[in-house]
Amino acid sequence: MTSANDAHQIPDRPALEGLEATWGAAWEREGTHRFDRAAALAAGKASLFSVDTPPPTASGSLHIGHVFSYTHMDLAARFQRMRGKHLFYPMGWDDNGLPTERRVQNYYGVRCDPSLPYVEGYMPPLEGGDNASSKAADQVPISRRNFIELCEKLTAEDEKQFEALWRDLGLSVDWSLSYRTIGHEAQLAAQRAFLRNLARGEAYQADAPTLWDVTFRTAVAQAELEDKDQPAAYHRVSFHRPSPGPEGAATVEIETTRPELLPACVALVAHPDDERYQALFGTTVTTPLFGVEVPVLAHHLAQKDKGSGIAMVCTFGDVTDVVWWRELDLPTRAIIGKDGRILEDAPAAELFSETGRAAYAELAGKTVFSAKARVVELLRESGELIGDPKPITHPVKFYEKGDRPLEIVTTRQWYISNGARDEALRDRLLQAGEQIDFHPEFMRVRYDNWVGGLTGDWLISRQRFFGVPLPIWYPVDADGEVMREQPIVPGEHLLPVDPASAPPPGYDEAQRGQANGFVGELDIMDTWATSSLTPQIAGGWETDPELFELVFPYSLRSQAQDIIRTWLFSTVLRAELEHHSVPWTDAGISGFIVDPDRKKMSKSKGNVVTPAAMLAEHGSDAVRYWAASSRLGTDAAFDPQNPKQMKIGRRLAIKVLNAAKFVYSFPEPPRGADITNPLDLDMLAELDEVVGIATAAYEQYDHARALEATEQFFWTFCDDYLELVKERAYAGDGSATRSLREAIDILLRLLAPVIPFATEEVWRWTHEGSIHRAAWPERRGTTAGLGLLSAVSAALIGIRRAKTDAKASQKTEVLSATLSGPAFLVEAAGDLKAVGRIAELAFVEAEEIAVTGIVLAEAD
RNA sequence: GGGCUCUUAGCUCAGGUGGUCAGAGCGCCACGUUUACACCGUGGAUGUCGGGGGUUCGAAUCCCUCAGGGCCCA
Repeated sequence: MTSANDAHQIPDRPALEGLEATWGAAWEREGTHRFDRAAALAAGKASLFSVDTPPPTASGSLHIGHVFSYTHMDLAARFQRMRGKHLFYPMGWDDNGLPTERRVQNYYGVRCDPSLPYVEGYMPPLEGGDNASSKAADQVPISRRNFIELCEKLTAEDEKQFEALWRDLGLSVDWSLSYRTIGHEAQLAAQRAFLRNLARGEAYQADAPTLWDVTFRTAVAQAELEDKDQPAAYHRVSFHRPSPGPEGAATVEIETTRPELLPACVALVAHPDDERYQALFGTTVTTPLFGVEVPVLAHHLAQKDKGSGIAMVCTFGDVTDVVWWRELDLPTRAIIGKDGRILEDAPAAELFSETGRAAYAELAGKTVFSAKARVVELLRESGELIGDPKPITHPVKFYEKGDRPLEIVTTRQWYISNGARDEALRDRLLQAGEQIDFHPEFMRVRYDNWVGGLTGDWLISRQRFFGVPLPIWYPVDADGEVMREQPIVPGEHLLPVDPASAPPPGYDEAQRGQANGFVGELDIMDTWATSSLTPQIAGGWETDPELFELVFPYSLRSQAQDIIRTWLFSTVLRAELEHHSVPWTDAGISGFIVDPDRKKMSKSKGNVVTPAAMLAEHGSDAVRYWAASSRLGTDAAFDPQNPKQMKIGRRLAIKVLNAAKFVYSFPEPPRGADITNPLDLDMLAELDEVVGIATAAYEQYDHARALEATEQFFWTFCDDYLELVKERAYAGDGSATRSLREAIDILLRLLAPVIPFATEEVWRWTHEGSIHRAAWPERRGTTAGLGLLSAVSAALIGIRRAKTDAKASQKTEVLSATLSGPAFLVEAAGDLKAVGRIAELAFVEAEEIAVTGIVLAEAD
């Protein structure tokens, strides 16, 4: 390498192409983004800026929204690094969980059947399949261990691609700190945290009605629900009264969208104030078709204006049924199995009439859909269906990743208390929310609403395969009964464990499933039960206390707004339960990307652009600029057909290359060269104010404002100041060249977080080391700007306008002109004469700035 | 139904604590082949700041109300 000041290193035509590869490799080689643990420890906790990064779903695809939000995070990180903070900036991949299983099923054409034995060296039937619509029947069943091996393999490949993309985008992550939510460290942390929750009574198991996805055959948590509008129909059905009421009616009519649940009906309910049903409360009626006697009860959740105002309660048609069942102490007569089909044996069979038993026999084994059709036929035949079903559309609860409505099935599940049933904990969580600075502030409301609206504890067990196992076994007694209430837990030193393949302490594998032996818990934890611990996983909780002490609580959690209820909330919960602390001091929440019609981008609409293609087309700096120009919490419209912001960003990056090339091509002024020219001093004073604005904005996570202020000054610097001082600079004026260099050095650093590649490229022409390790510009705060630069700019516009009006080149000589304006303007008259090519410039003191009497030389 | 948020030039958006706050960029029109930059430069036009009401000497900026968009939760 030649001297750093050797202008020959500056290319003739600087270009953005290839900068990502060049500088990405250099940063890796030089360890630019490496966490310097020793130095951080020496400097102490206050010197640290730690970032809790969202681990993207490895089996999903990264989309433009990720690029948006991750760039926002990186802007904060780069700013803090330049301010001298030690950055703890890891990156994780969320690879455990259902999305991975689903992708593996489609990709390899397999499905998991835990009853099958492991096959050594198994080769899947497909590689790279995308049979998203294929039926489970077409997938080859394989053992749990083979299945998990394929999950491991595919996620590892996906994660490589993700990392490559993030490197391309210029995220200044320390890649040596990456983790996987299925990895050893994550399993260790998740199991340890769970055992501690269990020991403190915060984790428990319960038999309870559970929202159940019949496709994936797993329980689902409240946070993963999504309402979808579905077509349905109100079926008016008559129940029979043992004796006619005072008004002589022998029946009572209800309306239901789920007639197939009639055999599971346990009561009718109406609103306590509903006059129509006062006489019925406390009496019983018999169900149509099945002839089961059920009570008529009052409950305030019954809606008078819905249907006939009286509803049937079934176990369980929806979440309201669960409330009625619990609060009215009703019996359980569930008829839907975990496969979504009607059970072979009805719990209430002995209560059925003869015809009821015959009817049920027809329904058994049917799907909900066909059972409904058959029940409607039977009701029609028996005359108990009144009129035709009335089609309606109503919201139905779905698993957010599922395609079929959720059923409610009673199962034994594991829960972690989340404040829903514990006022004190709820208050602690709300207080924790108050201790976190949300950016923007109003996003805190989403958190508060979620905490306040919780209706049940957090269901964390999943009946799936690829995830962190619940570290639990159960003893089997002498009669072969599993003693669920007395789980066996491992000591923490044994973690992580897989109870499905390893025996508990004190037992032998041969005792599995035997009398006086044990069984292992087969359920795994929900993904969020692991990713709620990202600060602990990345920070070496309990495995590296020195590190954890240093980085926790973290400085920043950065994420998108849609996962406040899941990731943000559950992370706060786990930190509160385990550490009695917030997990971070600040939360930066990014908005959504919406298409030009203000709709959320989605795959089904076909309006999704892949990030890799976008980076390749526009360049990483341009894409980052686009993200940086949106404030946190604000949705950004993006039109792939017309990516305006990216073009502007690209233009800015190119301008930076060219402006820096111009400035740095002047020989470095001697050290002693003082800046004396009033215009130079004024320009630097105004830039100093920009430094103040940008710094304050970044401190408040307002990167858009920082960028706007910097960018605006930069263009003035290029369009006006640069032109004004050109002649002086060519003439070797030290004040000019020194000012140019000082200004560009500051501007480059102000822009470095946004356009890290272009700024690094030009910085290295004249500096040793990375601009991203250079110190953030400090305010000098010497003298306030007089406004000379803007006054001269105004005068310059006058001169340029005269030439434009005359349809002359800006190069055209001016024989004479008169400059009027405030007295101090005369200080820059020389520069104005030079840039305007004015031979004679008279000056008249005036309030208004103007250039008059312009006499152009004859054009050639 | 509840909560949050938004509605400013054709488009995308800025506009702490009310008084050059009516702005920027893009687009558009015109001009200019100027040695940092044609992936360029120069200049120009464009808005009763969603509607209505109120507070005030004065409101895009505060309050009320209506309309519409978006998001979250029922």
